[in-house]
Amino acid sequence: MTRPSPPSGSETTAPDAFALLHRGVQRWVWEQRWTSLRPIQEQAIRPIVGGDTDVLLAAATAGGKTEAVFLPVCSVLARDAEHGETTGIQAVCLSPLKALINDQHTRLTDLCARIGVPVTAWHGDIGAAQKDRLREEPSGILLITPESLEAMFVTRGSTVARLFADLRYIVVDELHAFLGTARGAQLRSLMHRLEHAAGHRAARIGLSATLADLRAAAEFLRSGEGERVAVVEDRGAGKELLLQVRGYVADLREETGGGACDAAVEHLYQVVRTGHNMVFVNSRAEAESCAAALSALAEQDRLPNPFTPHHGSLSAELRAHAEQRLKNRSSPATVVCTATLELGIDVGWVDTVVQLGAPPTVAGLRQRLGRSGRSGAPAKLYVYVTEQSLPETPVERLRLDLVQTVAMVELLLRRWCEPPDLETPHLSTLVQQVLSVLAQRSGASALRLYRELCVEGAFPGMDERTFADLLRALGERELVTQERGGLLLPGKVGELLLNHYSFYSAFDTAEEYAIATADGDMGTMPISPAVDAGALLAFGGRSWQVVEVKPAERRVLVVPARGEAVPPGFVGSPVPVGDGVRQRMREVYLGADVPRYLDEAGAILLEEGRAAFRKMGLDDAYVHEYDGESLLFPWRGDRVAETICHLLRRVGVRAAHAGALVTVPDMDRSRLRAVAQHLVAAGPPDPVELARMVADKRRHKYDHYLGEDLLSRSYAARALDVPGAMEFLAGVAESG
DNA sequence: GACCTGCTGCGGCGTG
Repeated sequence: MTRPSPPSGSETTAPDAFALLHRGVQRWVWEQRWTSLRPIQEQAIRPIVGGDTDVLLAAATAGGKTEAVFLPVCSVLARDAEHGETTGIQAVCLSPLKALINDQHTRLTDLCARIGVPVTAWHGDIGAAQKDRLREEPSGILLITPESLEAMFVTRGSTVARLFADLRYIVVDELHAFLGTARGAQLRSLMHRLEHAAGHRAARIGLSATLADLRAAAEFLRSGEGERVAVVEDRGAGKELLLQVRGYVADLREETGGGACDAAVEHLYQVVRTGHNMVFVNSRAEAESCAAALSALAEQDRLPNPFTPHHGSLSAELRAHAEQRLKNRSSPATVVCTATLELGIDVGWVDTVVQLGAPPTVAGLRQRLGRSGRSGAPAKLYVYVTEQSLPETPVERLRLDLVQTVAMVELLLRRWCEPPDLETPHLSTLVQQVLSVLAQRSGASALRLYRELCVEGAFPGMDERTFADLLRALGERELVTQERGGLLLPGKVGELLLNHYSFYSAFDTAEEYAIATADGDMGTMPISPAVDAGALLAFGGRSWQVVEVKPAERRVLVVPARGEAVPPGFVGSPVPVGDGVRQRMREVYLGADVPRYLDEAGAILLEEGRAAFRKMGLDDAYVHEYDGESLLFPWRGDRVAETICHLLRRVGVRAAHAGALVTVPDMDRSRLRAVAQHLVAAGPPDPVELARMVADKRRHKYDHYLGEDLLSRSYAARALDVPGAMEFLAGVAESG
């Protein structure tokens, strides 16, 4: 066997970091014929081998993060194995996707077998036999989803202390995907409960895409101690970016498909008809209609069709097929996808990334862009924005979508992204965690629950009285019940929830119909809006005719068809736009420079938008009167805009929020100014009182059980921004 | 007009 020379150390770090790895791991690295470790891999060795500090690793997708973590982790575990010191699972890796777990399992199997450290993949598609094996002989590395770990706590609560007695590391893959979400709140709670069961701290290691806000991610990883988390970041060489934002105009009032107009699709076709590309769109319906439009153009040219849609309603098989086509270098392939392909599923090397329509968030745009330009090639991004061709209203003349896109690109280039809310306790997820701990421990006192989940756990923002209110609300709804001695147990309703497998996820999904063909199920579609037999459906990049709807079986039977089909009426909730983006939009309007990344039409649209902005007097006012309506421009995120609506409605003023603006019908500027003066004079209302007026405050899975009072408090903290809204109204009261 | 993610235990059936 010839042995390549060992990798050399980089100049910026200790050259002997490689020497800290276990011999077996070193040997494996040589056998991979790697000429050197990447800087991030080298820098990660020392803090991880040390084992007494939390580490945040930030690098682009495919930046070698997995190896950066597992070379040192495996080194430590291999040494333990040699000394015969293992009596349990030593490393848990929490992953947001089953596909990532499968991928990682494949990548680690060879290395781990070499050094005698078992590695087990564990999620809903893994058979019981492998799970039983690990439970009988717990050791090594466990790759698992948060939901499967939750299930372990609920159904095998008495065994977790034994399984994790020797836990050294908790690794979180794709940490950015959890930031500020219900699932993230669950993950943080599970990390704490793992350490609690083990009886000691474990080193937490977060893997993340290059984030704008690394401190927030560090704080997420270890609440209250984010400052002490070691950050290892691969800044790269500032990957070169080729970027163009293209403007289009079309009669959007006539268009039904939304999104891109014909001219945009035709240009897009020329960009993506060869090579390997990803076209990101903002809805599943658009993924279907855009893939169909591109396919039609390929058919016109009598070319093999390289276009495949990819979204969350397609079956796992169809998605895997699209991913496989993208990976296969021998023939051109382009996927038209939603956020499904934002996360780190390996799709190989992508030539061009396209965003159709204004991107949903800056963080999302960054993720999407990160899919392009691997292995040294520059990242290539096209953004297509279509605006109204003959604008009739002042709002249409503002060119809001184009300006929002420019604002987002500017923020992206300045490495900014939306900050997550890590302060406000996620009450819906706390309900889940209360039930889960009660199941795990076969009951617990209120004090013990409060200590484990809040004081020491992942909900430190909860005060004692609010926690008592929560338990009372759960008692009233029979989620928990109290024995005479004070012991809390799951109640009748709590047992029902715990005994259904849907309990383990922190997020909720509506029930759907399966779309069934002769060859099996292709995916799912919403139960409402209803479809009838005979309807033509565009789905999975093809046309189908509905043969029969079977409500009892929750199935829609379809057969292949030809002709004008439309995608199913997918329903979804809006992705809120943040403060930072809207504030930046105002700066774009006020500015004079035309970014070089805009094409000619885009530059014209920007100038039109700026002209309309000035003509409406928005450079020094926040209200414009048009057609008997007052149009309010807070230039703040959706949260502030919603709060303004609630404040106005409370004093009997009809107000509606639509994107960047709030509209108040039948009211001129001077009357609106009087209303604002009245509201300002009354002073800021109690946010919880304001929340009480809101009819439907449910946003998360277990909100339903909180009761009116706690739900109002939760809504006030998460969905309202009273100071922001009052600040805006004060401006209106002063100047209009 | 508007994203994404996840899931246990057990009974029933077919096969070796």
